[in-house]
Amino acid sequence: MGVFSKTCEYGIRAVLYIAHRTTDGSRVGIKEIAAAVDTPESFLAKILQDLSRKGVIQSIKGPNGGFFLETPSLQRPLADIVKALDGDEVFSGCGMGLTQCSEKNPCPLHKEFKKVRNQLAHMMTTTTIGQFNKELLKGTLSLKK
Amino acid sequence: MGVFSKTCEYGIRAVLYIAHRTTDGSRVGIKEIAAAVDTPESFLAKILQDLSRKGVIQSIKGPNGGFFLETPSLQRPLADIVKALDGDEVFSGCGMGLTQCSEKNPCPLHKEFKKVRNQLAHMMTTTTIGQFNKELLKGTLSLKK
DNA sequence: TTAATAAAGGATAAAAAGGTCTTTATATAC
DNA sequence: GTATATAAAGACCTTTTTATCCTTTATTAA
Ligand code: FES
Ligand code: FES
Repeated sequence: MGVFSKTCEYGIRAVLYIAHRTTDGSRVGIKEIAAAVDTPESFLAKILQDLSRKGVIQSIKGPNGGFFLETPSLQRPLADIVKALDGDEVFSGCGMGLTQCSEKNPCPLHKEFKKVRNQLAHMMTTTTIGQFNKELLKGTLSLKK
Repeated sequence: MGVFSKTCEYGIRAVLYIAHRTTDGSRVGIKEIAAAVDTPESFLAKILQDLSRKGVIQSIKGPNGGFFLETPSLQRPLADIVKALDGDEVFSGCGMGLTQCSEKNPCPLHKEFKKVRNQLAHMMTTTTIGQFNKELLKGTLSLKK
């Protein structure tokens, strides 16, 4: 098991792909996205459908339709994708599964785990969906394999 | 979804409970452990059985039997529990699910995610199973709710 | 030797995650 | 309008995780 669910991993990869492929206002179809980020096509379709309903990404149907990102969407943090797909347990939950992480009833890991969790949260909230576009276009960063 | 699986969360809580309850060489039964760390009894039994087979904890059957920890076991890092139950993907896997995390084919998160992952790994390898015994006995740390 | 105790092992079940397929709705082009 | 392209929606299916229960085996004590 990784830190995020498969759903979330696929979602992040797909959104970053859409971001750098549609800066010119064009749209990109599910088939291309799934191939580009190496995920099961119909499963990814469900995930993008969900993200679209929740406003994280945009889509339109019909010929020349597809998925895309409006300019404000590019400024949103990656954490928004995670929260939409996995919830925010990974950013606030107890490392040993206590129902509630708190200072008053801390588990043995609390002090140190909180630091790790906060670093993860910080990283995901300060990183935006659009910020890797240049490197993705250049090909110095990878979204598959 | 948390960082670790339920299996792993339960396992860590149970092992820390066993650690601080058996420093005098006694053994503790599954019933007491399950109640003390608030987990399903028979599910936890499976988990401890697994950890026992793998040598992370010790057990003996029969009257006055139960689970316990030999002195060397108390010195082992918590990471050993995680590796035994969840594998080491959480300590080495790619944050976006690329099949292999590497410098040569880095995903967009790689640089920052690696830091978080290494901090988690560091924390879990430098923390030992026995190191919370005093505080657990005092009751200043919690293993349930 | 017998009875009691406690973990080990095996079979099964329920729930959640991961994944596929078919039909429907919507937009565009002709 | 009609045909076509494309995502949305819904109904499934499969695998993995989480969980329960029952039987067997090992150990102890009387
Ligand atoms: S109580 Fe466990 S991480 Fe805070
Ligand atoms: S390649 Fe993704 S974290 Fe290293």
